[in-house]
Amino acid sequence: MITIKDIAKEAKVSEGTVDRVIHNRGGVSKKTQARIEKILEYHNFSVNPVASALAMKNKHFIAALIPEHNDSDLFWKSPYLGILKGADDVKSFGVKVKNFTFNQYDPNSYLNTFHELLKTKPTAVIMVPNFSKETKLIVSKLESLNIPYLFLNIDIDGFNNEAFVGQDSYMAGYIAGKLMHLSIPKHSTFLIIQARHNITKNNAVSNRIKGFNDFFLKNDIHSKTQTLKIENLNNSLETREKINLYLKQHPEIEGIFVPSSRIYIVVDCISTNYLKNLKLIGFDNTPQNIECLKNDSVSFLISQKPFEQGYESVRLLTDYLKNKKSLLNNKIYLPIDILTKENVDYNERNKFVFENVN
Amino acid sequence: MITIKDIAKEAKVSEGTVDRVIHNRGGVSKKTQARIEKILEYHNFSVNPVASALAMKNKHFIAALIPEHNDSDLFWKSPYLGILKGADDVKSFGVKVKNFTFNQYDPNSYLNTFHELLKTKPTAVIMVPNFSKETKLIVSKLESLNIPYLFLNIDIDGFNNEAFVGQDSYMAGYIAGKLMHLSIPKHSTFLIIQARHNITKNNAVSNRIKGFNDFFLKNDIHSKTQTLKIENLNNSLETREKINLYLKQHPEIEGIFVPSSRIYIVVDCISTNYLKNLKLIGFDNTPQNIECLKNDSVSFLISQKPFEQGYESVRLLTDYLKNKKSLLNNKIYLPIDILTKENVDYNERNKFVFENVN
DNA sequence: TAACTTTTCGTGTACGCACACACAAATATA
DNA sequence: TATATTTGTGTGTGCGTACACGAAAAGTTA
Repeated sequence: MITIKDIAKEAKVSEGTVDRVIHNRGGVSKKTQARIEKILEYHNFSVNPVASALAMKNKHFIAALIPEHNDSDLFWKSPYLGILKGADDVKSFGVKVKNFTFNQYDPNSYLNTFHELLKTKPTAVIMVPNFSKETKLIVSKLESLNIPYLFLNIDIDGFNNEAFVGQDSYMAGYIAGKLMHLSIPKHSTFLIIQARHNITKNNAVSNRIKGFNDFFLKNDIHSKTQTLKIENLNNSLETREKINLYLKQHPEIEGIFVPSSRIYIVVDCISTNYLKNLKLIGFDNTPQNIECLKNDSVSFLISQKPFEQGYESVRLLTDYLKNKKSLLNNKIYLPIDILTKENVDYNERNKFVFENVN
Repeated sequence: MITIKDIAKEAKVSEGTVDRVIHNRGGVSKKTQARIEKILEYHNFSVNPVASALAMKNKHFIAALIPEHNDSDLFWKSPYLGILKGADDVKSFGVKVKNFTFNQYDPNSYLNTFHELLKTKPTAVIMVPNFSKETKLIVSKLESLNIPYLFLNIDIDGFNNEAFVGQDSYMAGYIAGKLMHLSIPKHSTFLIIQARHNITKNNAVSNRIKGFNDFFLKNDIHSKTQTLKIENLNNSLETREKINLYLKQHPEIEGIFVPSSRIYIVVDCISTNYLKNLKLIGFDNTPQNIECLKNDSVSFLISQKPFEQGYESVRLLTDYLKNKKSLLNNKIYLPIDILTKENVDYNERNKFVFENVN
């Protein structure tokens, strides 16, 4: 590895001079500067981030503001672990990372956790903009403090976030449509089960639905979709009754699309005699959903790669902080993974390994 | 932040002694050790990973022995790029990586390139064990020199390789079977097109075929498969004639499975009027294959994630070299990606971004 | 033009912190 | 007393950062 010392020797100047050229700190004649730059370029030099970090004494600190996870909502465990892995990878570059979690159904928790986060004086923030009104407050605070921020998983427009890391929801829904059609090739009727609280809040869900429907439209397939909205999609008697009643009244339905991570609840609520004649497609590789995939109650899951979302966010922001230049690509769309019973274990490996190590 | 120097001062010993206690390197009396440990615990000390990384910069050198890529065989470009990216990531830890490429059809090239590689005195080797007889020679040489080695992409047993990084070929074939069945749900006949030279050499291909057939067997689906062996699966008049003749003589065939990365050749050789009534499934996200996916001549591709194979290998070996302990998991199976027209671009992003930067 | 000041340009090096080796001192064994 | 063995010390190294300071060039004044 080529070092500043090497460059200095080659340019017949001291290390300090090279350093000043690298960091545009001035005090170098144009002639020497040009000479040094040429040598730097020739050797494709880049500073050793480890040594740099040591000399600079850790000045970077990334704080992450994400929903908390628990047994009933394991989705957010993956970004959390991904962030941890990212943290592990970048700690040698002098970047510290800390997670702050909030209750995803409580705007106050979101704000309060943010204020706690702010006390730790982060140099950059990874956040899941879960509530739009509160996000405005948070963002304006961050901007007034000149703290760059990045959106994770939820993409909302109209902000100066450095980047968005997540999935193209529309295309993911489109692919779900394709898989549904593949599972039931003849013209048929499908049911989309949507939680009420998602309708206003979660843009991803409506984009997925749009993509799902568009698949049939654009490919001129005369399958129909119906939508069932459920106030609160939890594992309750009410949900159970609503779904089964709907299926009873609509025997034409052959497939169900759940554009959220709650498909395991739907599976649990549908009576066995209905379930065995239905094809189900849903989102997200949570343990419960994977269980459904493995016992054949769900045909496909589309993964948002939540672990990778967390990991990439940390890596990306680290890069941004070190190089002090904007990210070229504002929207970082991760792959749209198609999970089946057969490949799901291989896709989980990464996360699994990391979870065990820690 | 508390440092080793601080601990040393408090324990009235030198920094070196503290360091030896921290790393259990011995040569410290029980009494002093206990005293130092108590102080470490009291201050909840942990080493500064930045300084540690800088100091540990012991010159490791990983050499990779992989097939060369060119316009007619782009498959090996991805592992190559993955290795480059890995190299970039680990270079600040004092690990150098260099690629050595050989002609994948020429055992002599394999051996000769290896000898060239050996001259550079690597501390570890990533290799694609393309020929079994020559691999034995190479491996015995490496073992006599105490150089650890890892197999990339091709898995052969009976060696003391530190790990294998690649895909579970059997399961990948099994999934191909599933996708084929999904594309053509009724009982049908499928053709497997196999290159002759693969039959002896490439175990992956036969495992894929086994998996493919097993899908139908295990799920009690009465679809049939036939196999067409072609001496040299290149884009020749001979190949063209053979395939089309076969299809003419076997009009019952509705799907074609190509268990290698050569599906684009098959597509090119099949007459349009046959092609439009066939479903094709193949392996590997090479540019030509992706083109086929996008223009609808191929329904699915299964990716081996070759870029990740290269990247992971480097990361893994680096970890191994730094921590001087065996890898826990001998077989590192990467995810089995199902690629369609719709998601392929998202899956390529990673590689694409890296390719452009360099 | 000599004598001086200011600016420009460049040098040298201490520092951040852990690591590991060479070596010294202390203690034990023969 | 001479020789091993154990225990502990001192220091160079990795590499970039930034500051103090020296040298040379340019500018100013009498």
